Amino acid sequence: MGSGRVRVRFAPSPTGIFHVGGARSALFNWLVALRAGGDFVLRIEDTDASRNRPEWIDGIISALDWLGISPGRYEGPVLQSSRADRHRAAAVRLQEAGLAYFCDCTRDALAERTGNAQHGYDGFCRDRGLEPGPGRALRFRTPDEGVTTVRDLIRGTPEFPNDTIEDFVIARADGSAVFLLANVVDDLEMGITHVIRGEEHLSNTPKQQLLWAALGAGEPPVWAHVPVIVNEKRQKLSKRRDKVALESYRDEGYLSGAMKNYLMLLGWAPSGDDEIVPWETIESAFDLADVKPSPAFFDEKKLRAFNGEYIRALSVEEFIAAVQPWLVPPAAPWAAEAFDAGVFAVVAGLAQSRLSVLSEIVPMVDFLFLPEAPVDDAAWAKAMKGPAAELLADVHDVFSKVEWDAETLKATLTELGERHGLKLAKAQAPVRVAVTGRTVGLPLFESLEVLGREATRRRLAAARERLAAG
RNA sequence: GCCCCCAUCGUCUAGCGGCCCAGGACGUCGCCCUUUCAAGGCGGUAGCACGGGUUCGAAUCCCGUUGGGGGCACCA
Repeated sequence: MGSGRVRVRFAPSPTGIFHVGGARSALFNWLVALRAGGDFVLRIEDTDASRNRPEWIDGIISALDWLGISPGRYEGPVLQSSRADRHRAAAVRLQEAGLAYFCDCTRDALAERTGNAQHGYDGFCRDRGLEPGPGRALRFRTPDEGVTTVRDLIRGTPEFPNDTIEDFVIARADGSAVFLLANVVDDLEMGITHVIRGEEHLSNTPKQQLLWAALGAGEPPVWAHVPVIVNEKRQKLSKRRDKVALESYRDEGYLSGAMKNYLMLLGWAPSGDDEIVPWETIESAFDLADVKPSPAFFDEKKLRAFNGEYIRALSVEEFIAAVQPWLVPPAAPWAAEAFDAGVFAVVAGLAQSRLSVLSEIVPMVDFLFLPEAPVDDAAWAKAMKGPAAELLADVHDVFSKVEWDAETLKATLTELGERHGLKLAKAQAPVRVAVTGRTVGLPLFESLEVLGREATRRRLAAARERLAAG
């Protein structure tokens, strides 16, 4: 520090999933480091040994990688647990300096004294001069007067009256430091200059700033509390009731570019009328000072729309490469040997404009690789009405001898339909359902062409039988 | 209960005192195109929470109200 070099950190705790809110914080931090030519440190806050697993950490690293924050381009990961000794030492230092004291109050005892389970600590043990011992936590002695002013790039300068800040716990009875302290010790020793994190931490900030000063540090870091991301009910996205795992979006077939672009738009916007912009544009335009302070709703519909745009912007080759994971079991319902890359390549371009997420490719092309047409009863009921049976009979018959290309097939069905008083739009429906099992999907004649005469006629025959059976 | 934050179309936002009887995007509705569905094209719908100030002039500044949210663990 002192050199003026910007150092930011992203400090997730390993919980098993990578929260989209965390993804946005990571991106903001990344961008700030990039723009300032500074450093980005990944610190895993794993001090709660009771709930974390080593594999969670790999999940964080790969999720970051997916977002373009790749290993090697940042410092870390640093495991906070590996620094436990330093945290303990800091707690001891504060206690010895008289800035912290031991306390043996239980939550119940406190609630009984204050008559309110939500009440902050009342300072009961402040001057009891307790020695360390079992069941005795260490509390930081907060000032009784004055205000603590936080300098926040997004929120201005919120002020917290010191007498409203309780004497909070900084170390457990076993001497281990809690988040508030460990966090500060690490930021301090790692030379972090900018702390960019979720708004839910805003009320922790005055406490941490107080610790920062008590630990003898000079200037506290510059803070930036980014607004929370909320659900349709305007509540903070929760792991329990909302779809918050970045991995689940990735697995559904969202492109990382679309996700990054969308996430950046929550609380920030590029100048101009375009919302879908290249990442390079964001890299050169992003500024924390432009981030809006109000909460933003995570609108999956809009994300889907963005994703569709990103999918369509791919070249066919890129698209084919991108959908690969969904074209083989277990994502695909067909046998691995049944897949024909050549056949898929023919229809890929037709499918590309019809997807919002990559996983939708499966129901779009399954009829090409499954032995029989998948049956959808609703689709069947909708299409197999009126002169469907007679039409299908004619089609089955005539398709045995026509030239097998999309153009001829279209002309043929048009004519056959007219014979039954049906416009092509109506005539294609029974054929589509018989062959693909659905009422919607890829352009029909191109589909029939690649499926082939034999398979097509077999399915038409099967449909006729089913129709006859009633 | 206490502390703090927030407030422009349904949603994400542009706007940082006059260019705004408010612009874009998603959604939604309609039309066109069309072998289904998409995609694409065109058009419509809808908003400055409320009340006071300040100012020649306020979505933009100030105060209050209301409404929403976050936090108040020997979790992070």
